[in-house]
Amino acid sequence: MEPKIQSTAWNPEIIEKAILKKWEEEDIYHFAIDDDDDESKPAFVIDTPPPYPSGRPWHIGAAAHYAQIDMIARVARMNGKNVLFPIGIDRNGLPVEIYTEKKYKVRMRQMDRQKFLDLCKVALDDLEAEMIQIMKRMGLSGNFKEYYRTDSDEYRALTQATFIELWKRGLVYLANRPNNYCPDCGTTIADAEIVYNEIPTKLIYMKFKVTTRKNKERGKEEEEKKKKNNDNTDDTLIIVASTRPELLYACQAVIVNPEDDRYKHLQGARAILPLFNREVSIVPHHSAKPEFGSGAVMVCSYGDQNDVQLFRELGLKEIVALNENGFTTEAAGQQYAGLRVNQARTKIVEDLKNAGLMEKEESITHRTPLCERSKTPIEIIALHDYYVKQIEFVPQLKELAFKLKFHPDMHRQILLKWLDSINIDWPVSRRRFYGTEIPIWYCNTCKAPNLPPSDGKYYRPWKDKPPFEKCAKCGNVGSGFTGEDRTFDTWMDSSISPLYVTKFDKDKKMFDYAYPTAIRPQAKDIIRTWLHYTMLRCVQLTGKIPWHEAWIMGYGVDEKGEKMSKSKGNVIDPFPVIQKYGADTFRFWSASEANLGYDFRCSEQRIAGAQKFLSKLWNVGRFLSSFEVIGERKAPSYLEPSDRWILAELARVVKECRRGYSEYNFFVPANAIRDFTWHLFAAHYIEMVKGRAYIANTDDGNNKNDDDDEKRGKRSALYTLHRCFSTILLLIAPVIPFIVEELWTKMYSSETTIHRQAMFRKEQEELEEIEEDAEMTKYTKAIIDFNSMVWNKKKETISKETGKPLSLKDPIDIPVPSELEQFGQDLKAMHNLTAR
RNA sequence: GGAUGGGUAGUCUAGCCCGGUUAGGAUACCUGUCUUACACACAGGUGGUCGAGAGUUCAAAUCUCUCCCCAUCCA
Repeated sequence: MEPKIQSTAWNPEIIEKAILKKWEEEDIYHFAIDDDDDESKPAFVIDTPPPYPSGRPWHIGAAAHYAQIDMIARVARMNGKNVLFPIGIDRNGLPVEIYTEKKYKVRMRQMDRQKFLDLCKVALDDLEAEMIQIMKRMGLSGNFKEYYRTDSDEYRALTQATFIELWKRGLVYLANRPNNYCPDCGTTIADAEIVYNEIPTKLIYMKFKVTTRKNKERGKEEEEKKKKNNDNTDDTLIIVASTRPELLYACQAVIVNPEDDRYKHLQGARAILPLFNREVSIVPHHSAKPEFGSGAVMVCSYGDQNDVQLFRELGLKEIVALNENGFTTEAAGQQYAGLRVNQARTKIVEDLKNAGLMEKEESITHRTPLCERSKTPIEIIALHDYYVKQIEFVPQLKELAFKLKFHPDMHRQILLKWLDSINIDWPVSRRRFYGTEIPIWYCNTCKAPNLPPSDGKYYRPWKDKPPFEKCAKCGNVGSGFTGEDRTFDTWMDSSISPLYVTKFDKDKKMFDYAYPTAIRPQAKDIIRTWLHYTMLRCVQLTGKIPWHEAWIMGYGVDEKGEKMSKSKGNVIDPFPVIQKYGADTFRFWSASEANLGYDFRCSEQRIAGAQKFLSKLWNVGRFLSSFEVIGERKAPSYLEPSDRWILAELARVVKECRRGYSEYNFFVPANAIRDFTWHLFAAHYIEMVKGRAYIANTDDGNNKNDDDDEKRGKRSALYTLHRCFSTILLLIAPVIPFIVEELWTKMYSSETTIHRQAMFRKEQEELEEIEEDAEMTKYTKAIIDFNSMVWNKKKETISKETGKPLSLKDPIDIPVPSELEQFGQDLKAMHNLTAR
């Protein structure tokens, strides 16, 4: 019989594209709730992470991540769920602004806002098109027809409506607080947006004069001790070391460690700021580390977060050191006002030197907080910003964090640690342009904020007229309003993705059916942000946790195990790889390489290695396609021992796959299927039953004459071969959908796609339950060993005729061990054994 | 400094939770082979003090302790 499959190799370039087209035409991943058939099924909504098109190339680890999210969707679909796998693109935020400024050589604040926004859109559209192309080419079974953008009017309207809702409930407030501020981006940023870097800097030792009687009252005893120890420090001075000498004028205290003997006598004394000649207290505080610098630290508003805390703790009066452009204020005095931070530092250090007020400087590396996006050192400046309350929700969120099922469980810890460390509310206003506008207008008379109704409309207060004329507070009608020109933190948008995809506020039937969603798949590096903020917002708005499960993937790291980043230049572009090896190869690599939750290494060599399995699978399929399919659903009444043996092994694989898939750990099924298919099914079983399978048909093959031993053996073999192979295809379908679809339609069902089949079939379950057959797996090792031994013998035996080792088809005189007697006939045929 | 994960042949990795035959596999390397699908294959082989040390045990890659190294996140 001619094989149904002719081509000798799997050719992804042509076939995968043809299959993609077919899937699209037949709309096989359709999700609907109006369809009777689908509605009766349980909903399975994936809260897909909308990727951010921040520049080329896209990240190979991200592509691998989406490939696996698609596997989640496919597994759920094959398990009878009504799957909604939304595709969205996250388009709000700073990266595109920076990208646009670079690309078009413009400055955001120096051009027309609308024109700048238009340029951003163009840049985003380009990058997005490329991303969508890659996602489609990978075979994602997502809802591309209705893919959404977080900067669409509809999405932004929902962001605004949910904000207005929070406002009404009193969960939003305006506060003037010291906050992280990036002078380069010109905006407040949240703690979560800060990165730290060791940066070389100078530690400046400054001489502060000490003015106190206490100093002179010290006993003679101490003077003696001092002389003994060769201590030449000048008692009228205290040396203060700081990496931020430019903030000297904003200093309100000097702290020393209470245990520090050098300064015990100065506690409670006062010091005079050099250059500025202002008195401040010397206060004991445990946060001063004796071993750092001189052990005496100046407290300024604000050098770092510790200063903020100290100001609060010690009740110090804030001195505004920097304005919102990052320039020094009048507080610096005429000489130093209006300078950039660096200029001020140079000048002050110079003046300290010249005045002999600097003891020394020391080169150190300092762990400096940087803006995650622009990599500029952040400043801490007091500004008016809007805050969303989160502190009061922390206990509730913690409780919910335990109810949320994490895959893998260990990553729950990241969220819990983060919740523990939260000590301020969430600042959500940003002085940026490309984002969702904060929907507020201020009354020109009383300055009160006025919000529009949460009616699902999209508002742009910086350019639109307010949808009201009268101020809600003072009642003034004529004076008009001024629109808020700030935007939201982008997490305000992305944190409502589960609400958007389930049509919160738009379609009650849909929302009730689909929310809470099934699963949030995401990378582990944004647990503190996206996962946390989504929980917070959804709990605030719906009172419910937005998902049942969270699936956390590790990073794709480079060949050395280091994180890929554009600055390191080790980012691998996924598209050429996918084009070269095909989507299935890429997907299989992703599944077989990345163990759930752990980082995985990206190397092209390993991707090329994954291709070999597809080739093997294709060839097994090609071989089997030359044999007729017998009793696909129903087993023949009699099965040979060899067939019962491999079916028992198959049952084990099914079980293993079921376990892996139930945890969305594709590493497990990918490796289980590869091992079984290659090293057991193809290497041993197929060779064992070739003899039976090749017995010529004497009738039409459908004759159920079980009396004939030969025919009975053939039927048993053909049934088992196809049972194993079709099961393999079903089990691995979510991982490598293309090749499996091609083999399935060519071999088993030209009409229906494999991707709507049930993955676990009844017969399999029955099979798993036959204990007697499960026992058969105990022969596996003996069979492998025996085969190995025969192959070895043949290799060792030099043929008298050819002078070369025996060919595998040459006869050899080896007895079948009694343990394997029941497989005797198959083994004899396989090896051409002559012994009885 | 803290947290999390990891350290198993040249390289990558399974096993560790629940201790028990010769530590499994992949890749690379070496040798041989056209064998009723597959040379993108098959058969065979070289290569490991399971990070170091100590302890528990009849028995430790696996449990306990100490230390070292790497990655990531946080201060």
